[in-house]
Amino acid sequence: MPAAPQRRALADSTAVHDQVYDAIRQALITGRIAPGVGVSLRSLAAELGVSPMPVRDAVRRLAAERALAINPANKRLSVPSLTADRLEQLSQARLWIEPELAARAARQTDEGLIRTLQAIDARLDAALAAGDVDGYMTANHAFHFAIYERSGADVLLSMAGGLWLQIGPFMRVVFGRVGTGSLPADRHAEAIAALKARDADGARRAIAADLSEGMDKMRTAVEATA
Amino acid sequence: MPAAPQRRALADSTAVHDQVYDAIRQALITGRIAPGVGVSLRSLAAELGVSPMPVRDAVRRLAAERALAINPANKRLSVPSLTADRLEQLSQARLWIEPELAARAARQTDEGLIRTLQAIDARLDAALAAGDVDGYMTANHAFHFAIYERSGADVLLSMAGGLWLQIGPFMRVVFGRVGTGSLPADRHAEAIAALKARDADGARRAIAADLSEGMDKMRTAVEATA
DNA sequence: GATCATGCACTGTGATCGCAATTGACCGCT
DNA sequence: AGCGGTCAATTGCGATCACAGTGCATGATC
Repeated sequence: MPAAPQRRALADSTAVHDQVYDAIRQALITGRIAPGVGVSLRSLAAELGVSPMPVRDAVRRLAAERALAINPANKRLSVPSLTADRLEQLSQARLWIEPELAARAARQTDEGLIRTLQAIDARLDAALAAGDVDGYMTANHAFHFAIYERSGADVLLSMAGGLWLQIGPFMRVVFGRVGTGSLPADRHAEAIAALKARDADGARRAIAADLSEGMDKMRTAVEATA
Repeated sequence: MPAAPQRRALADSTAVHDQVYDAIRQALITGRIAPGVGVSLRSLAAELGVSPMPVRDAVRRLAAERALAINPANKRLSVPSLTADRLEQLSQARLWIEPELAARAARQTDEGLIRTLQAIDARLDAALAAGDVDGYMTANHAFHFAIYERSGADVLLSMAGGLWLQIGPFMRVVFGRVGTGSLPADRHAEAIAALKARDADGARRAIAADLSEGMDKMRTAVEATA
């Protein structure tokens, strides 16, 4: 039993619980774990080839970030369900924090960031054309946070990270419904242009528009589900 | 050695790690643990009379909420230091989330909430008159969250909880400097009146004003410290 | 007497074990 | 054949132990 059959390739950080955290986080952001389903410490541990202990640590963190829900009675954990109310709160929070981060980033943009963003956007388009949902979501996440990290606002940045973690499952629902075909005419080019011009307000507006469109799609998808 | 080696009475919840979490959380919110000092799992465990294991769980949660900082090199943990930049980010986040929660609460206020708030405010004034800093901070926290919980917005509520956790140490610094005498002419009465009238915008403005005044005091205190 | 090296105490991390509670399925009874 | 009860497996929680890395302090050397 404790002898790990398959040791899944984890990100080469030093701490095991961090690797487990990243693994589950990625699975949630890209929506590989469906909402509502229950998971267990030991099953996750077996799947990742580690002992239950670092999984407990990772799950604790995720639960604190509300990316995983713990049934108060059972103490059993599951992926939070998707409700219109939750989505609405998350939208509101994102629409305030993320444009602010973009505006701050615009004030200290350099040529390296621009090139990075263009490279990510190219990968995004490629994944899009190939119908690669996971690739698209990963690239989209990378694009936004490449910008946000430039803001230097670590408190707000971590809040944004928590919000993406909670919104990941919603995104998967969207693409499960509409497919990768009718994806948002993303405002990424607009955002890159604003950053290049160090136009804080322009970056704010571009990101806000990008978010609004995406959230609207999620809203309709969720309402259709319910 | 920051705190007294007292075996603190823990709330009789069922889970030990939750009791530990609450204990540390209270210590942070009321500022009993000074910023910058290092804490250790085993020391906390000994202080609370439990094994290091549930402390680890509680600390993980608090670290995820950025209420405790983990040195990436040492893996050692400490209370985050107070910087003007951090305070500014926290202010901005609070000024958006908390008035919003108050506005939502106003739409579903009943007589019971009003009475509860008045009772808390009375305790707050009493603590104030007695120069009881801990009592004041506890009552102030209770006042705000009695309102926020009424909003029914659990996502935003938990974000506000995380923000208070991070701002707690700042508040202690303020009162350590200026004493309980020159405390804010709080807008609590104003907030209660707005809630009673189910005036969402009024509640929003009252809470925003209350926050702004408090945060300004913190800002000057922090700048004086630095 | 000052500086450097060595060792020890302490840190977080992870594994293993035992415990109590809940879940789910199987079996016997009516 | 339907239903109720019981047993076993699984769950999370907490404790204890072992381990590697860090930092401080003491002691030895120049």
